[in-house]
Parts: sequence; structure tokens; C-alpha cells
Amino acid sequence: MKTVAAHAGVSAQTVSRVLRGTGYVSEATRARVLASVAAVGYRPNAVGRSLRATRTPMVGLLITDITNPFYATLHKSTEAVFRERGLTLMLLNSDDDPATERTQLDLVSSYRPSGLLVAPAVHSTLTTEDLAGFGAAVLVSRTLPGLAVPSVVTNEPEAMGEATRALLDAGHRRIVAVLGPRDASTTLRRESGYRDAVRAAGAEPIVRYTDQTGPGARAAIRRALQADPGLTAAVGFNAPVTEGILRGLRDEGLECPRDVSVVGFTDAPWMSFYPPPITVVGQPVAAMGELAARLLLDVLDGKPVTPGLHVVPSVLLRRESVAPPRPRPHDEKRTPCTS
Amino acid sequence: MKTVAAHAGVSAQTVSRVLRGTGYVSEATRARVLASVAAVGYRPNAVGRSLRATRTPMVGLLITDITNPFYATLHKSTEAVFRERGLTLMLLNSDDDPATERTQLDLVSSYRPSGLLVAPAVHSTLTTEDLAGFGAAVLVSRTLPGLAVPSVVTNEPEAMGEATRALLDAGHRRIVAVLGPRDASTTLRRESGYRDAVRAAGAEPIVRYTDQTGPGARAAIRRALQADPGLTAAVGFNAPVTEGILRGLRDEGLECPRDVSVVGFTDAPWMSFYPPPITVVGQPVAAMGELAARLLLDVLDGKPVTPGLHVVPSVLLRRESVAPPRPRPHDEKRTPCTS
DNA sequence: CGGCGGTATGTCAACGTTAACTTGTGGCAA
DNA sequence: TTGCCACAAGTTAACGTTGACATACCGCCG
Repeated sequence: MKTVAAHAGVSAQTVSRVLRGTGYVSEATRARVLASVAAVGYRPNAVGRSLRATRTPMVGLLITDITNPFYATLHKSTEAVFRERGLTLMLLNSDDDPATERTQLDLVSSYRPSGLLVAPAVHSTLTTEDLAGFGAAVLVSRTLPGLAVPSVVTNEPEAMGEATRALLDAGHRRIVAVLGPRDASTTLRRESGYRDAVRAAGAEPIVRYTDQTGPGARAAIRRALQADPGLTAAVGFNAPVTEGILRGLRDEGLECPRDVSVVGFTDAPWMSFYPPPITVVGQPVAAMGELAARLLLDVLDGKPVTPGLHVVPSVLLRRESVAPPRPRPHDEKRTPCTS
Repeated sequence: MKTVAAHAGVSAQTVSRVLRGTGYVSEATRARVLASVAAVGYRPNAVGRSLRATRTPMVGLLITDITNPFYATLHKSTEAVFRERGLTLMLLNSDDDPATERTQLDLVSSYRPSGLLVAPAVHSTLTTEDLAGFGAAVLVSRTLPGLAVPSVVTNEPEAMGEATRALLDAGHRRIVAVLGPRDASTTLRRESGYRDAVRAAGAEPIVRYTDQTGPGARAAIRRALQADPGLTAAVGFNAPVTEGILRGLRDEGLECPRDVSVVGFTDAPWMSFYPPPITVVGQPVAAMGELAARLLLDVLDGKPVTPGLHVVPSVLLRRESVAPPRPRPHDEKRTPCTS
């Protein structure tokens, strides 16, 4: 900047004024400065500016795994909102590990960002004061008990109930729910929706907990099918789990939806053209991201924001993976193909 | 920092020394400073540090769309390498638009990052001097003609040739290649592999260009099938295109691999469990990301790095979407299902 | 003709950190 | 005793930017 100032024969302050368009600058000087900027090849330095401003025009987005399409979409939708406000999004991976989550939070806080968006890890240990250091913080996708922070979630219990009822209405009675880790908040919320729906129909809940990965779910569904020959339907906790269920079914020589009906939670690109297309609870990911981003901006703008749950409704996408139940084939010699 | 210094009764410099573990500090002072750090709740300010250092411990990663699993994996793999070196990765989306690409580049350059990783947009207008402002720059996935910068790519021509030969060896002669935009470097490289293989087998190349999206490919394959009833196989340019091909096949009432064999380029999670599992050229995405990251670090460390192409070999994952050709059914009354 | 408001520009200081230098102590070999 | 070295601090300045304040010129009203 000093270089530009010297080149144009003005003070650095005048250059700053021209560049930001504030204060009084004569037309002649403005032109001269602009020419010098181009001549010298000056690029503004955001670091200096941030230091001066004590906060950086940046928002942190802390998620568990960018490889998960849910979070990729979340990044995309929030980034769009922030970009039009001149804020840069800083992506951070926690690998779903509380320790890494802390480390990454420390890291981003050292850049003095304007705000923070967090999708907490499963066994997150974050407290209100961890988040206090940030100008504004908003949780997405997962809540943390006892945190006085706005949280954007879906109506998981209701949506899970609706998904379960789709199976019940088709006539199914023995429906297994393949869930995530036993004590994760998402598991709790989705499990309750499932249980309520099943009980309301006078049936018995059947539940399996997993590490919410495809392989984990694949093993879990196989065990469930072997343990209970009466099973005719399954509910998947998330996209990878739903994939695991489908694989497990095939391992056991069963066909969907002929032998076992399947509904999932969280849509994925392949689900709409997989044969059969999978009936699934579509989370409005982009809408959630946008809402979260706007809430954060509201907090930044000093507008009043309710610090509790902000619910974005999910929709059940009825496709073709649900059929009326029929008794499972019982041939003892069936050899499961292990691949 | 001054607050900590005052609290511990030392100078700011001493606090700095303690925190960075450099220079001479007595054990007593060190303990006292550490206690004060905790008491005051001091968090280091990366902005101040960066200003002092004239460059930020950050690397930009400019890609076209984080929603694409290829780039998500690229982010994950490079992030891991950089993290262990204490560098933060700054993700930037170009939306595959040259103008946005420029804007984002300007933005990241204003933070004075240590380096830059770019997967250029299709019609990128980047020049060597655009990249000169960054300490180090490395291209990934796509090359740019005339750029004296290290580029990490796969052996696309060879891999595409191998994929094509998988079809030729099965007996196919009329194979359509559904490609990306006509003049993209990726299209050029993959197209040449396809053409060479087809010609070597004495067959005729059949080519369709698309916008490299699922819907675009879906329309393209349908047009190709309608125009040429002799087609018995297709090659997909990338994962979305391969998906589009599969959808288009189904639209036309054709089954894979019975009626039409398919091979793809770039693996996707669903391809290994789709019925049939898709034979595909698996790009070693993680390996490419890692190599690119390490090349960047080498440049940063002043080690000599070849400014040309760095090739990471792809592997053909032979699955079940290729079968011997059989004449396509020719019933004129077949009604394509438009969904 | 003194003073006031509008316009145009410059100077100074501060944001938080750290490289480079300076100051001061004690121990120990020459 | 002198001089040097290892150690343990402190002081200064600079990174790039901008808010706050100061300076200076102009025209015009009273």
C-alpha cells in the first residue's frame, strides 16, 4: 500500500480511502491512485485488515466428514449465503472425534472468525463456554444438550415415525430399525419416532445399534435377519446405513422389496435410480444450511434469535422399496454369499 | 498477550518465548507464564502472527464443486497431509466458472497463503502470472496448457484405452463414448484413449459430447441409442455421466449388461453395489491428492520439483457391467418410459 | 473581513506477534 | 582480576490496514 502511495504521490491513507470508497477523494486523485494500483500490481492484504478490525470476515464450518454428501451439501448451501455477504467459509473436519473437534476449534478460533457453524461430533464434549469465544455460534444437524445456542435440526422423530408408518401401512409388523451409536442425540431422536409409531400400531420394536457406517450396518442387518426369520422390513438410520442394509440383504440372498421392504433416512443421489428406487426421508439439507447461515448472520447483526431448536421439516420421498410383506423363504441350505 | 505478560509480571516477549518454546526461559518463569495463560484464558491470535510472518500458514484448495465426491475425497486427502505440517486448508468453490475462479483466487490471495492447489474450471483462463502471486502452486486433476506449474493427473488416455478394450475384448464393435465438453482438457485426453483403442481394433469411433452432468448424459445416450440401433456398449466420461447413461438405458427399456454393456471413468460409492456392479476406471483420488500436497510442500521447502505432468496410474476395476454383445431388440412399438 | 461548513489530504497510533538487538547476571577459565 | 560465555530477561520496530484527529484550502454568509 505504501508502494502504491509513493507511486501515486499521496499518503497511504488516501489509497485506503480510494480503495474502500469512503471519505473525500478528488476525482483526479482517485484516478491517479487507481492507475498506480494497477501499475504496481497491488493486492489488498486481508491479514492486515483483519488485525486492524480485530475479527476476520470469516465463518468456521466444523463438520465430521466432507466426504459425506450431507455435509458437502451443507457446505455448499451455507457458503452461498455467506459469500454474498462477503464472508469466507472456513471448512474444518473433526473426523467425528471429540479431541480433533477441540483441536480444530482452537485452530479456527485463533483466526478470530466472525462466527461459527458446528455439526458436533457424536460424543462431542463442547460446552457453552467453548463456543463463547466466537462472536456467534449456531449448531446444525445435531443438538448438544444444555447448550444455549440456536440449533437447526429436522423434525426427526416425526419424520422417522412417518417412514415407519409407511411400512406399517403396507402391512409389516416385524420391522427392524438399524440405528447409529446408542447414545448419540440423532439416534435418540430417530429411535423415539420409530418406537412410537411401532407401538401405536401394536407391534414390537426391534432395534440394532451400529457405528453408523455401511459395513457396520451390513453386519448388523445380517445378524438381525438370521436371529429373526420373521423380519420383513428394515429402517435405515442414514445413507451409509441404508446402503449397508441393501448389501446385507443381498448377502442373505434376499430381494428388496420382494422379500424385505426398506426405507431410509437421508437421501443420496443413487437412491433415486437404484433398482428399486429407495423410499427415504429426505432431509432438507440445503434449507437447513441456509437457515443456519441466516441465523448466524442475524446474531451477527444483533437481531434477536431464539437460542433453542429451529426445526426444518423433512419429507418422505415415497419410491419403490416398500411392498406388502410376504413370508421370508426358509430354506436352511441357503448359502449366504460373502463378498 | 500483554494481559498475560502483565498478569505474570514479565514482558510480552517472554510470553511469546514460553509459548513457542524458543530461546532461554527459566523454569520458574515458564511455569508462572503458563499459569497466567490459563488464568487469563489467552488464545493465540493467528492474524497477528501471520501479519508478522508476511504469509499465513494456510493453503488454498480451489475446486469446482465440493458436492462431487471426487473433490470431497481430494479435500480430505490433502487436508490430512497439510494438517500434520500445521497448515490449514482453505476450501474454495469455483462452480466451474472461470469468472468465479478468478474472484475466489483474488480472495484467497488476499490472505497471503503459503500455497495453492487448483483443480481448474473447464474453461479456465488462469495464466502463469495469476499463480505467480502464490508462494507455490500445483494443479490437480486438470492441466492447463502452457502453465509452467507441476500438475498431478492420471494416465487418462491409457486408462480410457484399457476401459475401451474391456468392451472390445468382450466382442463389442459399436461403442459410444459419452464425453464431457468438446474442448476440455480432460475430454481431449480421455477421448484420445478411446479413439486409439477403437481404431486399433478396426472399429469406428462413435462420440457424444455433453455438459458432463447426469441429465445431459441421459439425454445424450438416448439420442445415441435412437440414432444407432447397432450400439451395444457405452463408455462414461465421469461418475455423473455414467449414472446418466444407466438412467438413459432404463428410459429406453434396455438392461445392462444384457442389452448394453457399460464401463465408466471415476469410481463412485454406489457403483460397487449397484446391480450390476459397474466396471469402471478407478482414479486414485486420494493418492493424487496426497502427491499434489507433497509436491506443494516440496516447493515450499525449496526442493526441486519438475514443473510438468506427474502421473498417478488408474486401475480398471472389473465388475459386472460388461457382457458379450447381443443384437439389440428392435421392436418399434417400444415405449420409452419418461420419468 | 472574520468565521464557518464543505472538501481534500496528511499524520499518528493501534490491532497482536515476533526477529533482532540490548541489558544484566553469575560462573569460570586464563 | 579480567574477560568471556551461557543464560534470562527486556526494548524496539515492523508486518498492512484504518479510525481518529489534524491540517489546509475554498467559497460564502453575516
